[in-house]
Amino acid sequence: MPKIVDPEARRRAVADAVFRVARRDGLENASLRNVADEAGLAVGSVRHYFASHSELMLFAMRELTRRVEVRVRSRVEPLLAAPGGPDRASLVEELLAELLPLDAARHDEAVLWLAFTTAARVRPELRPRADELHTGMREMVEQVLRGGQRQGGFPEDLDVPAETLRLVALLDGLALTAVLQPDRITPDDMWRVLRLHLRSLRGA
Amino acid sequence: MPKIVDPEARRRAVADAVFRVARRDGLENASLRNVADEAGLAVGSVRHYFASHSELMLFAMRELTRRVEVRVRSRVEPLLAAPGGPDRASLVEELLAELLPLDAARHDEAVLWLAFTTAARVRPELRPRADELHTGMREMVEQVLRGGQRQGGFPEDLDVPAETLRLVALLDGLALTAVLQPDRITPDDMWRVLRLHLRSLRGA
DNA sequence: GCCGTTATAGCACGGGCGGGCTAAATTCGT
DNA sequence: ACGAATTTAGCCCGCCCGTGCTATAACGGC
Repeated sequence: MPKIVDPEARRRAVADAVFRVARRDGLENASLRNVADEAGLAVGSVRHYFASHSELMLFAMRELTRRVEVRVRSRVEPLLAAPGGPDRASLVEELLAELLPLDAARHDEAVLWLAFTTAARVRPELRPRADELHTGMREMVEQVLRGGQRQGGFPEDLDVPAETLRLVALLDGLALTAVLQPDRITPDDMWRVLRLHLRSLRGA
Repeated sequence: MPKIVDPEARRRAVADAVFRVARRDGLENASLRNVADEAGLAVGSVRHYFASHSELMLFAMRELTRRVEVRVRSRVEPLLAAPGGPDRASLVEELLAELLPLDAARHDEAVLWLAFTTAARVRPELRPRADELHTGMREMVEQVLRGGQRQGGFPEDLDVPAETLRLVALLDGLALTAVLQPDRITPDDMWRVLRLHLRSLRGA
């Protein structure tokens, strides 16, 4: 009957165009026209896959969240698989490092994360996604701290709720600096600070 | 000769309108029309004091920076005045707390700080101001750490550059959470985390 | 009371925006 | 080969934007 096209693949391709435009010119310039140009499509074509502009933004944000989650999950599994392994410390380190913009790909993701979550402050339709992302990160960090408490490493009397807040703020803050002041922080700096923090948690 | 008006006061009044609009609807909605409405003026009147929209934004950002600096400076002076005072620790705490959105006024400032610095990522004319603000904060934190090292409190072998990065990231991250997820963090939480961090610095 | 200066207001243009809607091209099942 | 269903493309409207420009109002020195 009709031309057969995988609609989900198309939607993801358009979302990629959103990401490139937002990365380059800011989310405020991710208009249907600019996104369509970036994707090499006509505006009408983009609108065939997304009923409205905000639906496009919502899809893009979900797609971004999904990618981050996939990446983080891939670091959680080794940790669950090696319950008492000797190099548990470095697995934890790598898991948390997954949330830092240590290479170009993660840097781009961090830029987009900041753009979407700040936009969500005044765009009600994006709020649920932003909240989910934040909650997910915080719960993961809390689990890591509790896990490290059970499996040695971190002291028994660790104030887990406060330390969760502290570690989440630290990771967010490092990402923020890397996004907004990229010349003033290097991946090495971020590694150094992360290791410093984990060491201080163990030795407290 | 003409109607006498303090032009600087007017400019500040318009900047205030920018702040209110940006706080409520986001910086992307701080158009000349919206700002003029908020200030109770006509667009032409606003343009009498600002040659262009970006000049208005630039002025507003300088005004914001100035206010933060005034507030911080007022906390630095007591610290310099009491070189070896006994409650130096609490003075340091209060100084750093000045950078956290602990009350409504500072919360609004933090919202605006985030809006302007993120906007600066893709608006070259705002970059210098954003860089200044970041540099000023980092230098201040570094001085605090070095000062605490000389005057007891912090250990001699403190890795000051790394600890500066860590503390700046922590403060930024707490402010970010407070701005984007205000329901998930209270002023008490921020106090607790700040004190926890300073204690861990002293006891390392 | 008049004049010159400044403040205030507003119109108009060109451009980008989201979105309602229609028309054309494409392609698979028959 | 034909036709139905889907994809692609594009026009057009009303809205908001920054800005160039002009007209009116307000007021202090003479």
